[in-house]
Amino acid sequence: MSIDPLDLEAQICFPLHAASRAVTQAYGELLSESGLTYPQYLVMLVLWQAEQPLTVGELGERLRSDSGTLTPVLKRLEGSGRVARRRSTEDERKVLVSATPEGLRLREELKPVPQKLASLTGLGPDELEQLKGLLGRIMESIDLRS
Amino acid sequence: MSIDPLDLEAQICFPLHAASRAVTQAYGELLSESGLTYPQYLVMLVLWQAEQPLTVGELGERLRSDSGTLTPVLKRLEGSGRVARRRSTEDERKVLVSATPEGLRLREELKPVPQKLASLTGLGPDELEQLKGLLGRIMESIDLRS
DNA sequence: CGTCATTCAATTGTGCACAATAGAGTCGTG
DNA sequence: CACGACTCTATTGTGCACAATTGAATGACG
Repeated sequence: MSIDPLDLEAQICFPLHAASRAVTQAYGELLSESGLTYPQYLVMLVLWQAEQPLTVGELGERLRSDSGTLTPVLKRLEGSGRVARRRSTEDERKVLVSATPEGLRLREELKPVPQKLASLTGLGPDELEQLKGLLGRIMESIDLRS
Repeated sequence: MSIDPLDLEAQICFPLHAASRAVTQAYGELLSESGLTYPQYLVMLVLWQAEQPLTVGELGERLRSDSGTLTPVLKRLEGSGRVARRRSTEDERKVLVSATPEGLRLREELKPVPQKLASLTGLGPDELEQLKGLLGRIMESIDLRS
């Protein structure tokens, strides 16, 4: 009696999908007070680390996301005053995105988020590293295919 | 010199989110010929295993999804002839969902999908089990919080 | 029997993912 | 300079996720 390979749990798809949604939701609760959504938080993480304004393309590269997804997210962040967008003067195709002072202030406010979430997962540091390693290998393997 | 806890990769959020999207996309390519999207495939997986028609609530329980997400997915599956929906006669609040013959035929057509995807991840069986284990523990831990 | 809380699915509204396309701007080549 | 290929962002359209609300149906209780 072998396991049905079409079983919902037998494939990697469902656990990965469900866990991702659950974690997104958990972040959402931690972020709700700041008014950020989870994908908006990811954008801010990148901007907080950047020394200079980034183009939409550079943001997309780091977040593995394209302009069709990023543009509306950036517009909402601009609307809530967390981000500034301006056309590059030297190449007017490019749009430079940077955190506003209000956006930078959020960085302090949200400092405890990573630790809170790590504890919510119920996994230890070693296990989190192991998980990140496995996910990273999947990303690599799928990327190679193209 | 410690790692910045706000680094994009240092938190579990981004690797999990990105890997989930990448795997969803990979399934999408494997499923494109059948005309199913990835969430529609998840619904079919559950229906293929069910001996009887399931209510929307039962589907949502297995897929950890609510009617706001499921109803439009089911309507599209109904529109493409893969699924039948009818009100229960004994409790008219319930909608019973079942696979049509065409929906059952897809099961045969899509049998090679799990194996193909497993190989796309580049992980061995042991590692996939390990990954599912870690993801399962996260789900449990987050569920307990409620 | 009538009332009321509960159970269900559907609907509404907001936001994200992504493919395809459009359209402005840039650059190399002749 | 003129032309064509390329780069880059924005837009459009489809589909999913999820919170909140609606409204019908059920069932328990007095």
